[in-house]
Amino acid sequence: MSRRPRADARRNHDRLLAEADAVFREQGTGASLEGIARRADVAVGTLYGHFPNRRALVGAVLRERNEALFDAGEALAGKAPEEALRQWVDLVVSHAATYRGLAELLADGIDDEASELHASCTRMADIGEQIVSRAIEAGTVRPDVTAADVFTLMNAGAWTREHASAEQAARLVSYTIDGLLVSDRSPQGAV
Amino acid sequence: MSRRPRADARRNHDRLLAEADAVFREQGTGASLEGIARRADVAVGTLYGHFPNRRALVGAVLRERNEALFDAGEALAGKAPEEALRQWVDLVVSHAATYRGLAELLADGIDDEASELHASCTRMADIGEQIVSRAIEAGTVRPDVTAADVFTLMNAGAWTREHASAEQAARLVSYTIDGLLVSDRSPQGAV
DNA sequence: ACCTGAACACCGTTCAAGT
DNA sequence: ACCTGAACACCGTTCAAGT
Repeated sequence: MSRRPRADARRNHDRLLAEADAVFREQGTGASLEGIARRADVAVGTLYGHFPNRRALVGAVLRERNEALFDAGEALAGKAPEEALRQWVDLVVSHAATYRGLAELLADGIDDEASELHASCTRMADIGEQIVSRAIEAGTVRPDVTAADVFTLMNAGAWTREHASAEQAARLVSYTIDGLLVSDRSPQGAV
Repeated sequence: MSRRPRADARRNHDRLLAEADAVFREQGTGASLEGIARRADVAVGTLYGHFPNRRALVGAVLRERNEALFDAGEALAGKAPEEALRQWVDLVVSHAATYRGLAELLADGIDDEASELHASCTRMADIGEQIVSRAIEAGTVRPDVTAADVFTLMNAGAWTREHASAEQAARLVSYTIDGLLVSDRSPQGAV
């Protein structure tokens, strides 16, 4: 419970966050931490003092963006099930494509409780779970579809954006969601 | 056209390939090249003499495996379109999941003519293209599906295998292929 | 309470010198 | 014709010493 950080500590903290955001945007989450410290005019040890590892720094940089994402996700509760699902997946794909390498951190973070990103991953998966179970109850989505399927799809979509294009990723995601829906060739979603 | 490599050169070449395969299997394609040279009892410079960069080494290690894959792909020409598509995607997903990091090299290799893996990527995409166009003509797959969609799906599936599980990857791939098929909600595939 | 920067262990890549 | 290993430039991470 540190209450009043020293003025220089607070300043270093903020500079590190700002430079980390810029550098991750340019070079991805694998960028040199020494480089970030240099750009923030701070010694490496200071960076480690504030953020014990790379994931902690990535998590800190994403904090506000995460809140906005979760709020947007919960605002989808009113929409029609298929629309809500499509929009939620699109939102998270865009989010996870903010920095190159983030999709990988998120995909690994859901299964690693020690990860600083684990809480956000869980939150994302939970929102997806709600949307999916609602869609299944409505008979829109196949009853065997899981929250894990949706979480995986989001990360795979973001990864595709990094390694192909946003258009290609959108196509993959769209086709996959089509495949999740109840149709003539899939089991019916009676509850 | 070097015809008769010196005996020690050939021996070093083979040892490097064998150790590279083992190390990539354990640690992924991002493993230390110095470590591979060490395990092969060879100086680093020797490794670079035989393989100018990491991709060249990965490509060399995959050479035989690639041939088997392509042969298996062409053998699918006789199968029913949907079966051929599903089996081809499964084959490549398994192949691309041989080493952690390979899916990324393949996804990047298709657009990079300088990559030592570019030829294999093109070959994979071509086989996929044949299978898809046959499936579209048969009215099994939606007419707007492209070879790029299938190539992307294969890489995304392999990446998912690395970062989730083989089961989860198989589910994602299966749902996506369902979405590629002609159904009541998708445009009909009349030619 | 926080910052600094040297220290350690590691890496990719090159290239002069050897055989 | 090929191999060696030192050299260079870089990195993640720690921690004694400072203020």
